[in-house]
This record gives sequence, structure tokens and C-alpha cells, in this order.
Amino acid sequence: MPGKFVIIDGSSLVHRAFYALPLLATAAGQYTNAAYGFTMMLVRLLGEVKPDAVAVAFDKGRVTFRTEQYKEYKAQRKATPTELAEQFPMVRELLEAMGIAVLEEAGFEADDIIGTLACRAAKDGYEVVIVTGDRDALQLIGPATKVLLTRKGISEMALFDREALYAQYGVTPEQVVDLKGLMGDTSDNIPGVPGVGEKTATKLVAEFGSVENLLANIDKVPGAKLQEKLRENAALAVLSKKLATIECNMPLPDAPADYKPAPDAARVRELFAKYEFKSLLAKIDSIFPGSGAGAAEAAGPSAPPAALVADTAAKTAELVAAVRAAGLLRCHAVTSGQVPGLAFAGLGIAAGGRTAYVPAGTEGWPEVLALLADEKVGKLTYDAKTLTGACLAAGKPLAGLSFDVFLAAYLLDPTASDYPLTGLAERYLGKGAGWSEKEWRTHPDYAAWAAGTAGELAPVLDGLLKEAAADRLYYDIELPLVAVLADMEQTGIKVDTAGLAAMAAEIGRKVDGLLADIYAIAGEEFNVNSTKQLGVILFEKLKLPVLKKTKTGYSTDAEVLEKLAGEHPLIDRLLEYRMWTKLKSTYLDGMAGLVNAASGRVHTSFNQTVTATGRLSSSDPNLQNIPVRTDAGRKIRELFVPDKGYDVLLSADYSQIELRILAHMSGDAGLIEAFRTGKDIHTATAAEVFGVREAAVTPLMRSRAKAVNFGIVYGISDYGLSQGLGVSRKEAGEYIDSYFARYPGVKRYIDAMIAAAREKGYVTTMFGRRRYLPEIHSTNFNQRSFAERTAMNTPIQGTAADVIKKAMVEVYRRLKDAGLKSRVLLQVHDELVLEVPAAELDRTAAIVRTAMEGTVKLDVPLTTDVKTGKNWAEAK
DNA sequence: GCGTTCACGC
DNA sequence: GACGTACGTGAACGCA
Repeated sequence: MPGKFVIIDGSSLVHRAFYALPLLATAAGQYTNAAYGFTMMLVRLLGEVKPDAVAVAFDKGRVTFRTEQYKEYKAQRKATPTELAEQFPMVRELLEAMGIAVLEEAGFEADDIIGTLACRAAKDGYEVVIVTGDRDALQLIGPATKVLLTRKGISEMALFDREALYAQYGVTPEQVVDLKGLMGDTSDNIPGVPGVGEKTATKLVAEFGSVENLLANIDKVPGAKLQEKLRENAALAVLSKKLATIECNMPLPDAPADYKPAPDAARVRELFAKYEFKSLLAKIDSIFPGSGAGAAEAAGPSAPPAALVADTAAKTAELVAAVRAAGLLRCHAVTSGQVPGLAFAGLGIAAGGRTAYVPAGTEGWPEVLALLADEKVGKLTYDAKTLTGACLAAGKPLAGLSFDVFLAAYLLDPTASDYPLTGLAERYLGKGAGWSEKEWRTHPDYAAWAAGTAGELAPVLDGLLKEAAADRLYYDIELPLVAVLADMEQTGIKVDTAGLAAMAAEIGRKVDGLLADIYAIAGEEFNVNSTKQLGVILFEKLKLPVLKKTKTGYSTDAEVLEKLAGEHPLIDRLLEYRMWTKLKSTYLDGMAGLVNAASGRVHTSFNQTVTATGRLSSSDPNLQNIPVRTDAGRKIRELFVPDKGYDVLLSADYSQIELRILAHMSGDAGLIEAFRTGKDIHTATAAEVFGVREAAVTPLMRSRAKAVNFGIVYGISDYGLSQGLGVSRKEAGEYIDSYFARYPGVKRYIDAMIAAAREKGYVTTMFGRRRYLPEIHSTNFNQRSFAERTAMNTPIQGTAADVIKKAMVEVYRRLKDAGLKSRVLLQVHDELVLEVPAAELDRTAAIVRTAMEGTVKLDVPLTTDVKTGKNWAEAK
């Protein structure tokens, strides 16, 4: 029993993968998206189909027997982009490692190889599956042969047999070529009959069965015009059919004895590592079970080198002396617990050409803490915020921070998903580690290795920062910010826990009531939180109109529900249910679990190395997305209060910081003037865009102008704006055009940013923060458009992030210098929240305002709104 | 565990 | 004509 034979159209799938995925690249700059996507598809096929035999066919050369018959065949095909072309050798390399047969033949297309092989395999008794993105292959369907067509992206496929083909296209496999002969195929430049499209072709094939029979009976075709077209183009139809016909008897060389895949797992692992296929690498043991290949030898030793453990006072003293002599502490902390309970497990130290580890609590440990607190000794580390937090928790504030490898790596490439030290060593020092950072992270040997590696990386990264002109940003803003953030995290913010519990209980009752209503109205109980089950109730049971679909089913988001609001009494309850459960689960129950029992405060993490634009992010809990827009949501803000010893919360937020930065960076005279004269910017924009006096601007005009301003800042498209405004795309386009006509400087600025991105491959903020945009050259419209919007948005949003970060450093220093007790608790992108004793209110407010408004000088004023209250809701 | 959908902020 | 507003985090579901 021969079993299953999978035949893959390599050319087709590699192309598909290339266009479906963003232009991924390795650290070294080798593009990998097509090879990665292809490998993903291949691995999934191997896992799901479990074939007994596999072959991959490729096109070879542009000249085939078809071009001899019709020289225009595929003539309009654009040249393969180099980003793709360079990935074909990688794909072959991968296939070879997996022991999968590769077939190609000069003068033939992959299709013909597939056709021939499929016929042979079927004859030999195999069950054949052809995998391709090319619909031409549907003609190869037979009793033993099915075609698996890619549908969307790289993950969706559809399996066609004779019945499925007929159901979908109304033709038999034999008639696929007739269909194509009549309708042609623009992608292959097969002409077909001019004026005959898919609809007509399907009808004709259904009625006459084949091109030949149709041409013999032209007089029976309905419509004089159509008859004439067919008569005139009869020869073309025949030629087109011939071109579309896959050759099933090409002279394939003798088949290899065996198409059974014979993977060399070690080699595959090596290639996955080389091309940075991390998710595949992680799954490799399940891909090739029992291979036991082990790590690739070339990558380095299987563990970090053993380090000296300084567990006596004498050993530590020697180490400390070496550090003091150098004036620099190269170190890496191992910690346990979370802020504010963060604690040192020990410290890896590199000094005097050796690496060592001092466990916390040993005899010499106080010397180490003293070293960390000594501002005359520079600190060079990886992840300074954690180190700073551990020092704070130990009661010995860190001083003299001079370099953080983690932060430097982020500034050099803010779009990386993470910055593991082993990865940085490989990327910037060319040193691969053969061990898993995840497994070793808490080990003394790792900490010592990390201290030494951070020491080696620092000069390299410092040089790169200078080269990128990001060194001022790094040393003047990001590095000083570390202490501010560590302090804010350590401090936390007081939460009214009794209020939290009361509100949770109240909302719980409300949700129970709503749930009972929903079940009653729906006539059955179901999981309202499940979009899948909800979809069945709304769109199948209640037969409400389907306005939007997601890739897996019906969409039930707020936008859809609001449009359905009048259709059924269930909808209003659902919207209400969603609102209350969101508030309860995320903001009440979720936060309750994160309140520190001892202090009654929550200690968020402010992440400094996450966002692509330079903003901070906040997590555990995220305090940057606490509700504010609805009354119910604002109730949550009332739970954030000043702690004992403090009387009010003070909130200071920048007014229109992004548009002001846009005015400054673009130099647009009109926008600058509007801000200098203190106008309401949305009203001023409305007056310009609608061509009326400001006094004549209606609320509707203002809200539209506001949406346009919003869109300009976020990288606008006419579609996006039309969705936001509920107007036609054309109308939205007209708003944008008239905006650009009134603010020509903005238009020039946006064009310049896109041009700069194309030319240099990246964009920068005012302070030199850089973001690379490789997709700006993508041949994929979506990817390219996205990169273009990013090119205009990132300099604006990123500069706003630079500005408030600089202001935070300034506020922190001035409060300290003034000896005030007031302290910064939160940052929410354009807002700072502080807690303040009543006696310090005026002085603190003045410091915050002047620091925020004055830290950066722009061509327009930066203004802030400062408010105070007995909770965060009042201070807003 | 991981991807998807939904929802909150700026 | 394509997609589709920027940037995040978290809960819940449902599949593996």
C-alpha cells in the first residue's frame, strides 16, 4: 500500500509566503519572510497530512515550451524582487536538510512537473495531494488526486476534490482549461476571448462542455455580439486553452528510488538557528520526534563558563578592590520577587579580567551594596531598572549609573520583540551561546557571564549610538529616566481597596441582572463572553443581519452591536453587559489581585524597552488605560487616592502636544500661528478646512476637524478618516486635501518623512530616536502603506515621548533639589500624576508646570493643564 | 501555551 | 483596487 504523496508547488508557495508576511530579516539583514512562511506551511503539512512521500517542484527559467507557442506568455510578469530572489537558495538549503526531493526541469514549469508526477503517483496507487496557490492545478484533480489551495495568508487552505470544485466553480477538472481558454488569465498573460469574463465563461462551459464543442456550435450561442466575439477570437481561445493545459507526460528523469522525507535534524536545527526561525526552533523536537539531535555544535559551549563564587569576606574584598581600582562596576543582578518586594539573590561582577558572583547576604555583601551606592564608581549593567529597584528595596539607592546595555539595544532597534543578552552577544559581538538564557538566567555562572558580556557590549553599543546620533538621547534622557521610573514603581499609588471591593460587588449584582435578562430574551442560556456562541444566537437564532465578519466568524464588536441597536432588545443589554464586565474583570478584579497587601498600593511596571515609538508602557497592572471617557469608567479613577502624609493628587497634562510638535517640526506657518495666538486648534482647523470664519464654525465642523487633526497625527488614510467620521471616502479625501491646501507645510513635512524613510531606511524624532521601516520598499501595498503612515506618525509620537521623558527627569530632579516630599507616581503618555502634601501644593505645581513647559523649546508654546483633587478623577 | 476577539487608554 | 487609522495591555475563549 503506497500511501500518501504530497506534491508541492514550491514556486507558488514561496511567492505566497513572501507577499503574505512582513519583510522579516535576521539580525544580519538577510530577508527571511518567504523562507520562513514556506517552512511553516511545509512543517504544518508534514504534521497534518503525515505523507509517505513528498516532492517540491520549482519553475526553472522564464523560457518554456509555452513561450515558444506564445511569446507573450507570462511576459508582463514583473521581475522577482531581489528581497524574494535571495530567499530561494535558503529554501533549497532547508529542503535538502529535511531530506525532501526537489524537482525542476529547464523548459518546464513547476505545474508540468507536478502534473506528470501526480499522474505517475496516482497510477502507482498513491493518494495524491497537490499543494499550491495556483488555481490552474485544479485541472489535475482526479479520483486519487486532490488539490490543496492556499486561500489567505499562509495559514488558510482549502482542499478540492471533484465535488468541491464543482460546488465552487461549476466545472469539472477537465473543464478548468476550457474555462481558462475563454476567460484568460491576466497573471499568466493568457489572453482568452476579449470581453468574456468569469461569468460568461462559466455559463458557456456549463452549456457546451468544451471550447471545441462551443466553437463548433457558435450559432447556438445566445447574443449576436457574443457570437461575433467568439468567431473573431476562436483561434485565441484554442491557443489559450492549450497554454493553460498542464503537461502530464513530460520527460521527467528517472524518479529517485524514494520520495520519503529523510530529515537531518541537526542540520535543520542549525539552519533554523541561522535564519532565526525562533518559533520553529522551539518546536523542532515535535517536528522531528525522536531525532535527539541536540543543539548545533557550532553555536558554542552548552553552559555559561563557571564563575568564581565570592562567598567569603576575603574573596569579596579582593573583588571590590579590583572594581574600585577600575572606577567601574560591570555587573548583572540576579533578583527574586517583584517590586516593591524585589530582592537581590546576588550580583555577577566582572573585574580585573575575571568574572565572579557574590551571593546576597554573604559576609562581604554589604561591601557590594556600598559599591552600588557609591556615585564615584560607575555602573555598567544589563537592565538597570531592575538593579536600581533591588538597590532601592535594599535601602541603598544606586548611584553613578553609566551604561545599560538593555536600554542601548532598545534605542538602536526599538522594534525588536526582546533583547536577550545572548542574542545581543551574537548580534553585536558575533558570539553565539549554546545554552538557553531562559534556563540559566538565575544561575551564578550566568550572572557572572552577563556582567562580563555587558562590559564587552557597552563600548560597541556606545559607538553605534554615537554613529546613530542617539547618544544624547541615551545619556541625557533615557539613562537618567531609569532612576525616576524605578522610584515611581517602588512608590506605587494608593488604592481605596474598600471602595474597590464595594464597587466590584455592586457591578457584580448589575451583571447578574443583565445576564438573567439576556438569557430570558435569548430564550436560552449561553456563554455571553464567547463571541462564537454569541454569534450563533444573534445571527443564526435571531437572524440579525451580518454586518461584519472576522476571520473566524461573525464580528460582535461594539461597532456592529451599535448598528444593530434598534433591531432587537437584546443588543442594548449586551452592550451594557460588555461595559460592566470589562470594568469589573479588568479594572476591579484584575487590579485587586495586584494591590500590595502591606501598603495598599499598586506598583505598576513602567517598561522602557517595549514600544516602537519611544513611549513607555505600563503593565501589572496597566495604569495607562484606566477608563476616563464614561461616567462609569471615571468611577474607577476615584479609587486612586493620595496616601497617608499626602493630601491631593495632582495631574498635569500637555495640551495638544502632538499637534504642537507637528507645527514645530513642519514649520507650517498657519499651524504655528494658530498655536502662538492660543486658538482652539480644532476650531481653527475647521475654519481653515471649511473656509469659514471661526465664529461661524459649527460643532459638527469642529468635530470633523478634530478627527482630521487626529488622523494627521496618527498617519491618515481617507478610508480611516471616513470610518471615523461616518462620511464617504470621497468626502473624507476632500477634507484631507483641503487640510493640506491650508497647511502646505504639513504636507511638505509628511512627504519629506516618507522620502527620508525610503532613502535612509529609517525615520527619527527631534532627539534622534530612530525607527527602521524596511517595509517602506515592500511591493505589498498594505505593508508599504503601513510603513508610510508609520513614517509620518513615529517622529511626532516619538518626539512627544522624548519631551515628556525629559520633563520627568527634570521634575524629579527639581523636586529633590527643593527638598519636597511631593512625588511623581504615574506617567500616561502626555500626563504626569503626583501625590502632594497640601503645604507643598503651590511650589510643586510651579515646578511641574515650568519643567514640563520649559524643558524643550519649540517654535510654539508647550502648555499644560494642571489640576488637583482628592482622587484621580477629580484631578483630571 | 497560543492565537483570536474584544475593549480600555493616549 | 488593494487595506485601513498610531501605540500599547489584559481578560476571556477555545484550540492544541
